Amino acid sequence: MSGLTQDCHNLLKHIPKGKVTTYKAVAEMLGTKAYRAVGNAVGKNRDIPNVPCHRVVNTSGKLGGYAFGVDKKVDLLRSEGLQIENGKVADFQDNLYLFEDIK
DNA sequence: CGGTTGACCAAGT
DNA sequence: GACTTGGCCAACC
Repeated sequence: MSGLTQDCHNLLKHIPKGKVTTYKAVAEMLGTKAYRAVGNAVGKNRDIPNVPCHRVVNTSGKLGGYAFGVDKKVDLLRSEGLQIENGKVADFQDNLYLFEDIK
């Protein structure tokens, strides 16, 4: 254990419902600059459904992608109270979770 | 074990 | 504002 992937997943599980985070926020939180490692770790997502990867979006507010399909990701986020517009999270910065309560 | 790829980001051109 | 380059980590071939 003790890998970037595990920490990444651990943080994702701490994301409250109705909130989203960015790959950058996770990477910075983990103390690394490898945003790609996070994207890869979450992207490959070996821990589904252990990790709610649908709450992770890129810094542009776009959903990026989803192992089950972006359409599913949109549906999940909408079910959590978020609004998705044109494949992007509406007011995502307002609902952005920066793990300020952790560490 | 080395090179490529990937749901990325930021800065430079 | 669009495209290119460099950089990082982990998994796959």
